[in-house]
Amino acid sequence: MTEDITSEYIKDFQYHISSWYEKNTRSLPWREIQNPYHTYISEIMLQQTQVNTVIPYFHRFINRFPDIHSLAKSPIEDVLTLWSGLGYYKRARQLKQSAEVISNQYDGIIPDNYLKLIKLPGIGKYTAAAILSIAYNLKYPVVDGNVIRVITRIFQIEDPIHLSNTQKYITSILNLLIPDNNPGQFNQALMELGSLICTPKNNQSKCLPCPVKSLCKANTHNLIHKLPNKIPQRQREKISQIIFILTNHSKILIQKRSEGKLLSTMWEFPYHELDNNADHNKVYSNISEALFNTQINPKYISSIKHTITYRDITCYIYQLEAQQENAITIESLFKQRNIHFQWISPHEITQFPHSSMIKKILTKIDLNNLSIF
DNA sequence: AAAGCGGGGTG
DNA sequence: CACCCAGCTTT
Repeated sequence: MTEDITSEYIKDFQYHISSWYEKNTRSLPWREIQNPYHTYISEIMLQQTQVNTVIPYFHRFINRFPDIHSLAKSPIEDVLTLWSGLGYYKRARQLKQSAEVISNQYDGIIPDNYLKLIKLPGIGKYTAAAILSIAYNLKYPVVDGNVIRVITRIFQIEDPIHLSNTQKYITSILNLLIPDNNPGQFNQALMELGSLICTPKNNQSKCLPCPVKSLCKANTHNLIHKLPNKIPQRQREKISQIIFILTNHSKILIQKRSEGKLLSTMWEFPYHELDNNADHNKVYSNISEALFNTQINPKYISSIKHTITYRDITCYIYQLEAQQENAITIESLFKQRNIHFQWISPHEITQFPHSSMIKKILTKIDLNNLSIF
């Protein structure tokens, strides 16, 4: 099938893509200056995260860690704190690990070599190709979700896209199409096309402004809605939990998650997972007694919903104003369980690594009226 | 409310 | 290759 791709076809394809992109290039913070470090940081942040979400984080990150060496020297807690709310915190840990390697072994210069890049934690095929093409103008095609969608539609590739053979096939087509001149621009153009025009849910009308619609087999054969061929998604699990906002003298108790689990070492509020659809009002008193060996005027605040990967979480937020003796009981319980904890002022949460679920919970608490003591 | 989307790592 | 990562957008 790749033999259909003649040199005229390639020229035609490249011309349409590049002239479309020239008219549609967004000015983004990481495009302002040519700096491989900026490309690297932005590509890691942009994994599973939208451009508009990334922009403020990118500015703060570059400001706080202006180069590889400063990132390599900084404590991981600082990196995670800055990453708080971006999600997928392993990205931040791996970024920091890779910065150490680049700082120590490569003089702080991000390698312009595929095999060296791919060895760094957090850099896979996609990110390696993105850095090489965008930062170093080398001819490596990127194969992300957007590009896969665009290519399977244009060439009517019906094989399931999760198979490695299908991805290899897509890569081989891209290797024919990618130009010697400005391969990075070509890659960004295909991704931009996928995110603006060749979107997942697509009725044919969206194809009207597409620069390569005349070359697109799925468009010609009315198969846009069937491609790409994806395997069904995993069923989502419903989870309910009670969140304890324990307050004492205008301070809130936060605890640190243990290492190696989900959200490793991130800070959170004490919580208790509920059995499937248990009534949080009924189980609350038992739980608070079991956990804190005391009943402290519980006040139901509200609930929030939070979705992550394959879990739907409902949090029932309770506030408990602890008197001094209760606080001591609570502390001894936490020490007994070997849980790191700290009483903090609500605004100090910004100094601790925490997830966006914690941010969401905080919006439900009246921070100005925490404690009457 | 539900479904959809998705790079990299692990085993 | 299957499964997981405490997110976010579109339908």
